[in-house]
Amino acid sequence: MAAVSATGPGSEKYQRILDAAVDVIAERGYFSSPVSAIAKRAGVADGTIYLYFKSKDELLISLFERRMHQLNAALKAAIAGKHGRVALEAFIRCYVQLLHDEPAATEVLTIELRQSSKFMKEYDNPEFVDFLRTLGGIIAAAQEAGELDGSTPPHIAARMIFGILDELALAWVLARARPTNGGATPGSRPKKFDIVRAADWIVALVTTGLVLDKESA
Amino acid sequence: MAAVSATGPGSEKYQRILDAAVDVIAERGYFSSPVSAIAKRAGVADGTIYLYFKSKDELLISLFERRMHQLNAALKAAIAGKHGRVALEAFIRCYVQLLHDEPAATEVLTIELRQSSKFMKEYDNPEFVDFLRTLGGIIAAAQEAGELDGSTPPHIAARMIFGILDELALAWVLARARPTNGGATPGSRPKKFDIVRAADWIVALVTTGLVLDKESA
Amino acid sequence: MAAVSATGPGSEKYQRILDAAVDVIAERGYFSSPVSAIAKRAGVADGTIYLYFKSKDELLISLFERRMHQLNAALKAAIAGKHGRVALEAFIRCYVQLLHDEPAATEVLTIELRQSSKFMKEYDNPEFVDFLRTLGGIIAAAQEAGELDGSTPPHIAARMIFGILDELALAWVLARARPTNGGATPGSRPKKFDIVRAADWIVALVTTGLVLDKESA
Amino acid sequence: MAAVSATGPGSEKYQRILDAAVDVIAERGYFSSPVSAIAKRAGVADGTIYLYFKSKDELLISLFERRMHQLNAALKAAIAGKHGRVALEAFIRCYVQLLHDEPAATEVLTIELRQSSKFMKEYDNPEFVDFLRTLGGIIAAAQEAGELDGSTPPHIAARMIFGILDELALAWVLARARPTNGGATPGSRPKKFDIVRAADWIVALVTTGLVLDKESA
DNA sequence: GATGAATGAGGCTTCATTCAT
DNA sequence: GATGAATGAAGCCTCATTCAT
Repeated sequence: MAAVSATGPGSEKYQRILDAAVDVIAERGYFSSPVSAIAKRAGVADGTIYLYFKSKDELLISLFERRMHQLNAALKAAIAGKHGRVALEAFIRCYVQLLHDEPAATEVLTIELRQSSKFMKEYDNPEFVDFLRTLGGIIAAAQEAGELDGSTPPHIAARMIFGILDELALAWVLARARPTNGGATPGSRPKKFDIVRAADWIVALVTTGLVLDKESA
Repeated sequence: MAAVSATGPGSEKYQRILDAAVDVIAERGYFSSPVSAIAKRAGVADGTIYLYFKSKDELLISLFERRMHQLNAALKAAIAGKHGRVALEAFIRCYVQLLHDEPAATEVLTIELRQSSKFMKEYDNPEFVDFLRTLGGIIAAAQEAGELDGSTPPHIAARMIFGILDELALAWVLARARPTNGGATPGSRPKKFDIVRAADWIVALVTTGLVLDKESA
Repeated sequence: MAAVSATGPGSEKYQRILDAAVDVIAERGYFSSPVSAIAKRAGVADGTIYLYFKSKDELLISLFERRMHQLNAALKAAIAGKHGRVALEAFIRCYVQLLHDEPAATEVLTIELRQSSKFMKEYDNPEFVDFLRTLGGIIAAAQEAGELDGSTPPHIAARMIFGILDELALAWVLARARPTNGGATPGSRPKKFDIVRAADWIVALVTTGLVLDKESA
Repeated sequence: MAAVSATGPGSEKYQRILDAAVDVIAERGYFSSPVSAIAKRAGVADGTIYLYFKSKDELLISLFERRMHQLNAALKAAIAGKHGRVALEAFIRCYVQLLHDEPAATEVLTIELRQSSKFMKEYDNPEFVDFLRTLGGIIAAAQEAGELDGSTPPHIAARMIFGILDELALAWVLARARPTNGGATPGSRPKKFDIVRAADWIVALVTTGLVLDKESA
């Protein structure tokens, strides 16, 4: 029985700090979130953060990895035993549902992730690679099975699908943040954008595209 | 002869500061780019920045608006006189080419834009709205003409397409930034990702989707 | 005939700049009044200020000297031919009236004068010395004439009287600046403090003091 | 045992910072005293100031309130059990003695207080209100007892007396600050102005006024 | 004389991180 | 392990003053 380190990911306080960080960063953004604010929300002292994380940047990385790990686990479970278009659709619907269930985590993932060059340029992001590999694997298999068109490289297709998902997540998150309407047309209703229902459109675009009469293509 | 305000957008120094800001921010990120670094790159004193922009945030907003304005102008010219799928394809290819021509501007647009809550939550972003309206307009017209499937709302379709474009831009920009390969798979070749050639795949996904045998849908 | 220097006190622009400085400094205070704000109010360019004044500090000194010079001239005229208590009362009433007639100048004189150590510690202030000498002269003469008690040195008496005048000026100026009431008792009326009528109380205090039954002293 | 907040007014460092601020501001003036100079004098880091005070302005306010609180406490003790002219005289003599005992604090109170609009226009200054109320209370009681003339409103009389005290404090403080003489009259002796002895003159002016033969009034 | 764009020193304040308790 | 007071580097911005036009 390996004894877990008291300050490791297994500890309750480690998770509590990450939870607090998600909330605070979702509200104020990474660079505008002092470590002290995260500590206060987590109910610990400022210095305690540094017993669990080497730096503020490491905290954000851990946060991102935990979230992607959760997503990957759920997605793999959702597509277990499925193949081809069925698996692809299951993947998309599951992902959208996961975004929907945790708005704060979605906000951090979508808005704050691209931020620091620390992250996108120097950080390798193995969980995100795993995410793309899972999605690309579904596509590659379906292409080999002759169910999907093989002219687009699977990893490119995977990235395009992620782009669609991420952009709609952004639109959804921002629509929640603002009292909506955008200020332009004072009379218009908020028009709550339902991201779960939007999954239909994503699936439609990804599978059959926008063109009606395929013969004319 | 219209007299332009000496510190207005028409002045040479105004443009020089924005150009310097694009370069510096592309390299270091917005929050890690001191105003003094931008000033130095532009060859002006720190205080001079504030003769042209009210604050560091306003500088970033101006930078983004200038770029989106350029993109919108070029895109509108590219689709002039075109309709339906032809217009849609022209839009996509033009956009990708524009991204390709100015890597630093693309990096800022793609990575730094989502950053500050100032931007995504409080800033209305009229040029981006215009961008989406143009793209949505193409789709709506083609739907009414019976050329595109009408079941997806045009503004949602526009956002999904933008998501694809933005995500591939991000992948491209990061592939350029890193000595490539990312360190994950030691043996793999850099494999220069050519975003212009990727336009084919984007067009394919958007128009006909991934599924081969549509009848089985 | 001496030709007046074009940027000297005789020039119209010199006076215009001082007038603007009084207004701006009365509103914002000396240290919070940028030279550029004074220039704008005066309708001149920033650099023009420096054709007329060596520095911002010199501008404030000039402003103060001009005002004290005006006051001294008016006060001397008011007491011309008068002596003793009559002169003292005329002095006081004239001074209060002058304060009342130019609120902005009074505000600067009263609030901003004590500010900079530049002023009170290193600046000799000849016009203020003249002011005290005039008032002290009235008192000294009246003491010699046996009309006023001689036990208090005239220059001390003069300073005490100035203290009374200055403090009431301050109270008056602040009562004008705030919508009044002080925020403490929401229901109380503004109670416009009339400084001209307050002259009666000043004269009373200075001449006969507060004590009713002098025999008991 | 009541636990005091470690950064509250009760802490030793809080008082040390205020003491340092009094010294530095007395020497250089508020606006010419960088926070860093106060920190250095107090023997703390710049940032530490902000653990104890929200801003530089708040520091000055706290400084003023602490001093006025001390003065009010001492004055109330000095007049305890006294009434009428006796109380009035005790009040004046005590105040003058307090000024005399702490020259630096007196300098800040007298010279720097009127400064920022923050102070005189937006700040309500409860301790100063208390000061005036105490003094006004003495006068009002004596008026009702028939000992003082009732024609001047007590709060106006209180302000006039404060004006006298404040002006003499200013004269005294400036006489100490300069190598005296001021450079104006090269031959004159420094002539140390003793503010404690000046109390006699203040009392004389306030009680019986300047006029010798009251019958001629 | 007049202009106002440009300068750059310097101020206030924030905040990641440390360390004595 | 936990705390939180203390640090001090660094950032954004202001503004008195200059000088080429």
